[in-house]
Amino acid sequence: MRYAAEHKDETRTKVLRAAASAMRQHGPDGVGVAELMRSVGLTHGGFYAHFRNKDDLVAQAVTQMFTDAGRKWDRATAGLPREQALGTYIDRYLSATHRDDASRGCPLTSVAMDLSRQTGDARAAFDAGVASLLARLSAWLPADAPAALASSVLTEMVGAVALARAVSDKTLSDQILAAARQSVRQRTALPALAAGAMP
Amino acid sequence: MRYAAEHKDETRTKVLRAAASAMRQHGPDGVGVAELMRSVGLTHGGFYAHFRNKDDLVAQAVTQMFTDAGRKWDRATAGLPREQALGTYIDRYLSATHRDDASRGCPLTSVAMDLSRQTGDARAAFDAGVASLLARLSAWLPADAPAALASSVLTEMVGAVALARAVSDKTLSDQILAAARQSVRQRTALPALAAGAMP
DNA sequence: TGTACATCAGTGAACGCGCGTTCACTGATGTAC
DNA sequence: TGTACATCAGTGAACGCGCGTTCACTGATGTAC
Repeated sequence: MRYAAEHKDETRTKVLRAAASAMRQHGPDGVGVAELMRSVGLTHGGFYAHFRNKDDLVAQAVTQMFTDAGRKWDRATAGLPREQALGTYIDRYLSATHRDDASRGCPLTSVAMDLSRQTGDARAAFDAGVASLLARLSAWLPADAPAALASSVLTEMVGAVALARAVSDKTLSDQILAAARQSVRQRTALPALAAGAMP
Repeated sequence: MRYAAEHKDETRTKVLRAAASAMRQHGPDGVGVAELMRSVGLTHGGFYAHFRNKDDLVAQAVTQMFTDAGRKWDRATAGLPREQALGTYIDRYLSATHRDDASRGCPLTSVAMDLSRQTGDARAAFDAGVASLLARLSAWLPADAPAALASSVLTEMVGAVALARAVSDKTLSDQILAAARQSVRQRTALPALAAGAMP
């Protein structure tokens, strides 16, 4: 069954997308080659026509996550003035929706701890992702903000979503997100949200 | 080979300590029963005289992590006035030492993302740990601090250490810690550290 | 004091299972003549 | 235009391996008589 020239690339992208999604939910170790291939309608043997081995997949999936996430944020903030783009970014990042669906969310909150146990290409891909996220955020901050603010704010958002996901008590989890939302908005000179408003 | 009455408890504690340490480094899934038992000089079969199964071990190890970590912080801040205790806590939490040795560090930064994929007793144990950490931190904050500050500050510290560990570029990693240290000290009304001082 | 027995933490072989990886094979299509 | 052949994405059986778990067994010690 020979396929058209673009067919291989299409399959490869489908596998990569599925992997990027599943790994954010279950971690790199929680995603098996066989089930991954099954999820895109193929069998496990075909995997090695696209990737050297599983480590290769993980590294490329990390890059894919950041690409997907970046595009998603671009779409959400396209055309908005600086302050509104920043507000949208913060509110969505610290939303219950983001907490409750890791598979489509920011890679930092879902695979950072897994990555610190990984080696090689996957970590390099992660570094690049962090740098691009910091750049994106910096561009949205007030012009007179200190250079360290982007890092500090990103750090608080990442920690908040990670903790909110790990905690099983819903009330405590919501409080963690709300506290971070309030703090980050204030620290980036955005107007406070109405009390109890949950984006 | 029958043993003295306390012997079983001693063995159990040794296994639990080893598990709590290894799990912070490698995650619950990265710790095997056989190697864990070998690390305390026993064989894998004996494991089931102490724990119902691996899930049981994970749940109890999570509790053990928080107990160990709590005791360690108590020792480091015993007898210090409020402001100094808080400063010590912050500076040590956001230190290169803490970043570089997950096995003895705060459970939040090392297993939060693993726990969000776990179920049952382990998560309940985690909730209890988060609550106790928040209480500890709250008691050290200025009396007029808003209730949400403890959560916001803990969140930033957790995110900073998690990111600093995941990033492989040493310079970026150090910057993340330094930015968080500066921000958290300022937000808790502590004097700024001398530039470049790395505790 | 001496002997027979019960206890039970720890041993180590064995199990079923899912993992990542290999490899001989398939068969629809593009290319050469 | 028609036929023979090369290509190669994808198939599916098989592999070695480490995992969590089970279980018949061991043997030093405490207890009963």
